[in-house]
Amino acid sequence: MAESGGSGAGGESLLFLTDEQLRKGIEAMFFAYRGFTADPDRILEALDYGRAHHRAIHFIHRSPGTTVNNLLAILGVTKQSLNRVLRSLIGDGLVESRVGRQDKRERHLFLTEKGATLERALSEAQRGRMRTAYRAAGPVAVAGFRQVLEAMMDPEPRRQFQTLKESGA
Amino acid sequence: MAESGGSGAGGESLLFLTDEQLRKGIEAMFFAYRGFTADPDRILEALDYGRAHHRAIHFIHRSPGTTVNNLLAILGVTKQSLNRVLRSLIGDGLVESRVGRQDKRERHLFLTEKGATLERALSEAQRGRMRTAYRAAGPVAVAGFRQVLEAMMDPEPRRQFQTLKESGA
DNA sequence: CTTGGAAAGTCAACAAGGCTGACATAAAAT
DNA sequence: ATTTTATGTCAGCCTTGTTGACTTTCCAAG
Repeated sequence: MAESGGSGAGGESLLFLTDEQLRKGIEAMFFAYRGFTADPDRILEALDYGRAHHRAIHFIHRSPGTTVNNLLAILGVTKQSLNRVLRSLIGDGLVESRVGRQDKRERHLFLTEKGATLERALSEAQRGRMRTAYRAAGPVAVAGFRQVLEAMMDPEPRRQFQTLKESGA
Repeated sequence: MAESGGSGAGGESLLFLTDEQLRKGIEAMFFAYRGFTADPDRILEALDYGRAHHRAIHFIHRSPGTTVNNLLAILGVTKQSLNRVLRSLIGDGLVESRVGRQDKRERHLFLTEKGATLERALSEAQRGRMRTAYRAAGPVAVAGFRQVLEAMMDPEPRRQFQTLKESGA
């Protein structure tokens, strides 16, 4: 049960670095990510939205007033891709786009009441699964989970992520 | 650094279950999964393949001789989707499809030498990142990582995954 | 002040890879 | 003989990525 890793009495056991263990980690990521997105996907489907809409809503919620350009950098897609999603969200009254006061080229993005309501529904579905998994695995496992995920990110997203960690609670 | 979780001296600290912690876990999954797929994506792009091809190759490698139906169940896509991918892989000589000996309706799938070569390249790219992350985080963190991922899967993939764990090393 | 380039955002069109539905074939099961 | 199962195929749709071309706004150099 305790996995083949760890447990090195004195020296570090390196069994957790075998190709076999790595391969299992890869498959675990694949299956877990699918589960991770399944609940919000169901909610979105009913509204004719996709994951792209979810991501936009998530990050606008996290950083209200963010510009389109900021969002582009975080999401890592082209502005044209993002724009299509934003257009539908704005059209449906979930997101509000305000022309920048200092720089009128910029658009600052905010969730409307309606957008915030959907955000809560999506977020709660996803947190529900995460909470269950966290509870089942326990605090030590969760700390390890976060450590490995952070080490797996590309440098730039990691930098953003760590900035968030510090600024947040 | 040690995260807000765990560390409960006597009783269980439940700080790791706050909405804030859960939200960070959600974002960590998002950024990590993107990193996780980035290296193979670069290799695939040069060959005009996509992630769908990678997934097929991966699971055919894992279970040589698997049938189309098995693959459908694992990948969770429609046969039309999978067929499009398989057709190109077979056409390009990366995958071989053999009519079943017992049940001639079935097609058993195998990687050719060429297919196995690409599989190794993709797999090595992905394992490289996983290995670096594992090494940075250490065996205890890796065990926790795996525990949380398993708890996050849907029941059916988890069953398949655990079966694999037992049968494997 | 004007003009030219950079930056932000929008529109149009294309491709990959999901999806559904309809249908064909062969083999197995009843 | 009929039905079910496994697979493959065609057509067509949707989401979400892409590139290219364009507008508006800003700023800085002349």
